[in-house]
Amino acid sequence: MPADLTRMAILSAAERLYAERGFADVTMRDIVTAANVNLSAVNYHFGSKDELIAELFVTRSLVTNRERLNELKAAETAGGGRASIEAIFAALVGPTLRGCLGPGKQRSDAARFMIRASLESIPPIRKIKNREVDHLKRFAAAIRRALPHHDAADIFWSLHFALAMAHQTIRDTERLEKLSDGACDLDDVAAIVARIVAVSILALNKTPQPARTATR
Amino acid sequence: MPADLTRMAILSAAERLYAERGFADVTMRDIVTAANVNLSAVNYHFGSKDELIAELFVTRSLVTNRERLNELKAAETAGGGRASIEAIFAALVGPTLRGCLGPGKQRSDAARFMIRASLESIPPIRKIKNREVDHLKRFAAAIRRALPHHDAADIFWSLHFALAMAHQTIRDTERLEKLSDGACDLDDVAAIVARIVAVSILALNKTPQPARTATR
DNA sequence: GATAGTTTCATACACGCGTTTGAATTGCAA
DNA sequence: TTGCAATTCAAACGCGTGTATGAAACTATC
Repeated sequence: MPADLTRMAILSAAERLYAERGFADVTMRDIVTAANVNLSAVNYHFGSKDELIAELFVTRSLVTNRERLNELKAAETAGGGRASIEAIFAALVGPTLRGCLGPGKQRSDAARFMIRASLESIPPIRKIKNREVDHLKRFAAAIRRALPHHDAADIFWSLHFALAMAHQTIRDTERLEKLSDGACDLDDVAAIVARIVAVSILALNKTPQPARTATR
Repeated sequence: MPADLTRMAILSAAERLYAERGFADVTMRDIVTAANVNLSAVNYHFGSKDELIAELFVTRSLVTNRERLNELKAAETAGGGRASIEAIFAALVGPTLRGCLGPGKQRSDAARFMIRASLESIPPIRKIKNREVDHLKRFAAAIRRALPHHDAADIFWSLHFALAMAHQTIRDTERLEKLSDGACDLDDVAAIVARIVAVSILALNKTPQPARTATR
């Protein structure tokens, strides 16, 4: 095998397996078998299992963040410096949702790997994860540019909720399908993004009316 | 040690450790050390590690579901058969949120254990987890009783989002605190419940405006 | 085509895991 | 007390893990 292809084979096999089964259940022997390389190749090319995971995570989080910021900046320049609130939230949750959901099996291992990574608290990831806070602050700033007089806490809560909804929709697709008996269409990703964006925007306004009790 | 106390010591030690560190990072030797019992006690009293986890999970999910349904029924009888929408959502997310958040260190190991359990996909839990769908359907039915003509899919989505927001708020408290620099008060649990309930209610109404995805 | 550097490979090591074992101890009824 | 079952305990077993080793195979430069 031509040298550097080994690295790539390991990386993509590891990413796919981790996305499917989680970190705890995937051994190095699983990875090298799937990648058709020797067991020692991981240690030779990456140093250790943790360093392999860390490299995967760093690479992927850079890519994800870049996608999000690209969408955000495109929306801001299109709006002459101020993006619409819809566009801001869509830039935040769209890339990951499109990467993870959708009909057929076009699901990206990368996006699903990131979801796994955000769930499992393994040391090499914990450290890097703090950067996401800075990333989110840029979205908070974008919203504040669009709504200069808005309450800061409400902005943070709405970002928090937006990610929560996107995240759980990806992670617990199965439960929602079972619960709704097919009434919720999980193949129409654009509609899902639109729904999450819409709810996130509503969440921006702190408890507007006492939220009509609507008894009956 | 008086026989049955051993069981309880193991259960509570295991629950606490699992809540703190997750299943993967807690060994049987950690548990028996914390519980001050012999290593073999776990196998003797529970059969295996997986059976211990399963027993914990079954017990706790019964308790959680009972709490939720009690709140729901109380709200329905108080409303003469039809609970307010607020009360329904509050019954769904309130118990867990109150168990996990709040000032001081009064956090319940039980609630945090359940959060962990819902994240990690270990075999003994996967099976039991399907019951939660039935549980959620009772909340969907309650909403439909309160809003007979409402779109079914919107009801399922709002329940899904309610749990997503509650769940992530518990799980990723740290990130929200860092992101908001203290602007979001995570000690006022009642306010958090109210906020999540309010947003969930807003989510009930399907995407008010077309919420165009705004790609440039 | 010989040689030095890189990459592969089979194998083994050390360790931690859940579980098992069988003897020692305890608790309790007769 | 005696006898028997229930429980505890120290020790070990078997297995799977990540990692290390050193020889073999490849690559590329001269």
